[in-house]
Amino acid sequence: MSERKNPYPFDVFEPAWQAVWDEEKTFKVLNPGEEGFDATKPKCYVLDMFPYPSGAGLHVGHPEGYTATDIVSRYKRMNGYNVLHPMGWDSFGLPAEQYAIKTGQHPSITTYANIDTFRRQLKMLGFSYDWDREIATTDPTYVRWTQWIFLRLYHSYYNEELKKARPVSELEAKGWTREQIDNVRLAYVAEGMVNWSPDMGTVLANEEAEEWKSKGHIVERRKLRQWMLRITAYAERLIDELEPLDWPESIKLLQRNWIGKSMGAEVNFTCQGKTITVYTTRPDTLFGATYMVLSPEHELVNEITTAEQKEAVEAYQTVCAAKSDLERTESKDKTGVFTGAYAINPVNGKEIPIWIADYVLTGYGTGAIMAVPAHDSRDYEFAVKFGLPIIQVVQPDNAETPWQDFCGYDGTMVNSEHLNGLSVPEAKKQMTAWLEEKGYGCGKVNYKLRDWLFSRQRYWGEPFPIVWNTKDGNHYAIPESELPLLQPEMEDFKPSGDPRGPLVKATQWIQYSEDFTRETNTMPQWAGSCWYYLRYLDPKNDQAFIDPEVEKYWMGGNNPGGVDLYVGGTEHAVLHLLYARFWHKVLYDYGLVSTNEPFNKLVNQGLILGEDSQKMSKSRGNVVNPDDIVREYGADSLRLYEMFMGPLKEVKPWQTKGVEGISRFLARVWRVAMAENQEGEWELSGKITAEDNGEVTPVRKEVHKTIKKVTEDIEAMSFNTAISKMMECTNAMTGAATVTVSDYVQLLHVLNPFAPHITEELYSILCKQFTTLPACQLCQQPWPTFNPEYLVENTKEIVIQVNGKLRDKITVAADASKEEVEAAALASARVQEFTAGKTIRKVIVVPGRLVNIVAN
RNA sequence: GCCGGCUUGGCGGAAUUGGUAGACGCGCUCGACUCAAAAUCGAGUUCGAAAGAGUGUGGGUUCGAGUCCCACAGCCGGUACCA
Repeated sequence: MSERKNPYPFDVFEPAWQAVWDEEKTFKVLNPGEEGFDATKPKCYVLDMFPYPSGAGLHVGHPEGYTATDIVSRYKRMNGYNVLHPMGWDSFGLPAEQYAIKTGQHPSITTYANIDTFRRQLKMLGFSYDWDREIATTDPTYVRWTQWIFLRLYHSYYNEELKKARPVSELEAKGWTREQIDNVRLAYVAEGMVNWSPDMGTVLANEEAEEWKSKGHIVERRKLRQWMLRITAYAERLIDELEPLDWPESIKLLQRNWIGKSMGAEVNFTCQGKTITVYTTRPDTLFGATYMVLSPEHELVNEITTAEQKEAVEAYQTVCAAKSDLERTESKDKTGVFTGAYAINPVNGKEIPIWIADYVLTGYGTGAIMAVPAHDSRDYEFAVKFGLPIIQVVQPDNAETPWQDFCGYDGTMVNSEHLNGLSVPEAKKQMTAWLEEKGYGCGKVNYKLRDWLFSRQRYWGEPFPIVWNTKDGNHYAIPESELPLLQPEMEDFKPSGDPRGPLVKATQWIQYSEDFTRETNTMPQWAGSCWYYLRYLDPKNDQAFIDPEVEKYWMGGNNPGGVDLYVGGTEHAVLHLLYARFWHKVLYDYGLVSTNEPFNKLVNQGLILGEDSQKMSKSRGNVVNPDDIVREYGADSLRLYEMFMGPLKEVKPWQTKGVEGISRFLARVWRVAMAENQEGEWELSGKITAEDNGEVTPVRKEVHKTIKKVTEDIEAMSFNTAISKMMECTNAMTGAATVTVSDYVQLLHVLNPFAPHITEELYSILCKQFTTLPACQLCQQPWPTFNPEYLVENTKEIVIQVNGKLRDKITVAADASKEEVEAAALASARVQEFTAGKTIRKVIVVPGRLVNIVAN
């Protein structure tokens, strides 16, 4: 390393201020009911997506969002808000468990060691968290309430009329059977086809399956009993209640697409006296249905298949069953087999052949479709391949568009008896009504969203607070008094290949009582992150998951309610942000939280790329370590640089040279007040003066412009432009012979949320010499206001264009009339040069800005 | 394929939302200080010798377009037969 002397002594004062904030609990915020709580202040809840404490430590992506929220938090505090700004750890997870398996160490040891590293690193950056509210999802005191919420789900069903969760005890009272109730619980057990890896001993999400297979693991399709959460019950609310939120439109769209609402109809076809119901979004095209397709797993396939086709159908079913969802969609080449059976189309009594094909999915709609090859691309492709008939029923309105494979809505019905001549949307409406009237079907809304597979075969997760009765085979909740239910201490938590997961090996733990054994699955990592933002409100409460009064203050009451600002990456756009909304709504239905949505405002920070504009990764060797940057340039420089790189939301590449530039800027701020003496020690330079005759100097004007700009930019979260304004202000001070202490302190003040250490240090040094300054920290003083009078200019520069091209600039009095400005513009020598020999057709005067002279 | 987003100097990015394109920073050039270098300070820096041209490309609206409209291209992200 070079022997470069630090441009200012951040290595000394940064840790010193962090120690002060720690010891004095400068950023601790009180709850209602606590002594000293100021109820007159408005609240502001500023939340970060809490990190998974990986072994690699913090990367530069973390401080990006965290600095943004820290600036907002500090700014809001200075503006008189009670600011809740907490931090915690999403500490369950597979990497810790795999590391544990490899090293033989218990996952809690590595997890808590990693947390210590993360905490150290975050404190090193001077974030103003209230560390007394720190939580970890793996803490028994946290697990207890995660399991408690799970039991809420378990004991609930979704009441379709009230459109909210209600306790299943209501149904018991109505005489529902145990089986009926189990079929409607929000947390339920179901047999389903899942991706199972025998050598890893766990189920895998569809997204994970291919990845692990390519690493040499075995992944097979297997029917397993799994815990599911009935998120589909909330599909409608998850779409509707998304609308008013202050979220990026792109994220809302992502969620909307994921939930995938579509409006259509179910239509009953008959086949050998049996009813086969299909789902379609295009009931208008029923007259164009020329065949039917069932998914290979459809329950009626075996019943209707004819003897001649039996062999072919079964062979096809076998092939499909072996494929994962991913493999099934890998090739869009259509495959399928004729069942030999025919269905009767209710609209015209015509017989159409029934096929099975894997392009029809079991899990969506009814698992059966009517195929309208003329107006559906997939059906069209299939019909062409297997030589099935194609009947036109829609004529596109645009005459140039061929009707074959026309799937649009801008068309007119043909060959459709009573629908002929109608527009597509109108025909859709009329056909749905007709089906309902005749009892052939009904209008139906469908969602792509599937229920949430909630169990994992892992050790390092929350165990389900559930036991199984060995006699009746039913599941039962354990009493709340037994929470938290922790994993047993185990020497060997390696996967065994048993689909019940590693906990089966804890034979004593499993045996709950003579007739009851414990559920051995654990919850996914998402469970803890579904409600952590609520636990921060009241993290030490051992009576309730939150005190209702506390919840009301932080989440409800004040407009608009919920978390006021939530910042994190786009990678959680659908999973975490959907799951958390779902849990929140269940809690809301029970009156346990005050708002139906948890996060009122969401902002996604953009990814930071490596210096090579590629995604940072170990294999590329372009990873930047925050520890190195802090050592070399200081925490303030890292914070400021990450905010200066570009707009928070954009993807942007890292440039270490840019950090140097920021470091130079902070050094210039330092040297406005400080100079080195002969011994090489820093001391006040004498440039800062107490003398202040009230004159509005250029520096003072600049300071007030800066206050205005920084205030507006923080509100708009446009931190990069705020910083460039503060640079201009600093440059003005550097160029001035003297700077009054009040002007300088105001600059320090607006810079404080961005670079808290250097500003507090300079302020505390100034306080010793200028004893009239308030003796408390800058971060505890009110945000400065600008004086509008200082911003008024008495002259203005006016741009003069001839035919839209810049030709001259003139300076006029700020209050000059339109006529005066026009006259001055026409008098310009440059204008006369460019209009010579031409006729002036028009003169446009934009007050205070420009004059455009049109001449030819 | 479908759905989003982005495209401005050598680089990261500004531009009061239709009104001086290139703020601020990096880099580079020159100068001051120094025996010298680093650091620091100061000047310059879109291209072009100039006329002029210029915000991915081509068209349009307008007195005036980076900004609005139409068409296209490239890159990034999401999604994947959802009937």
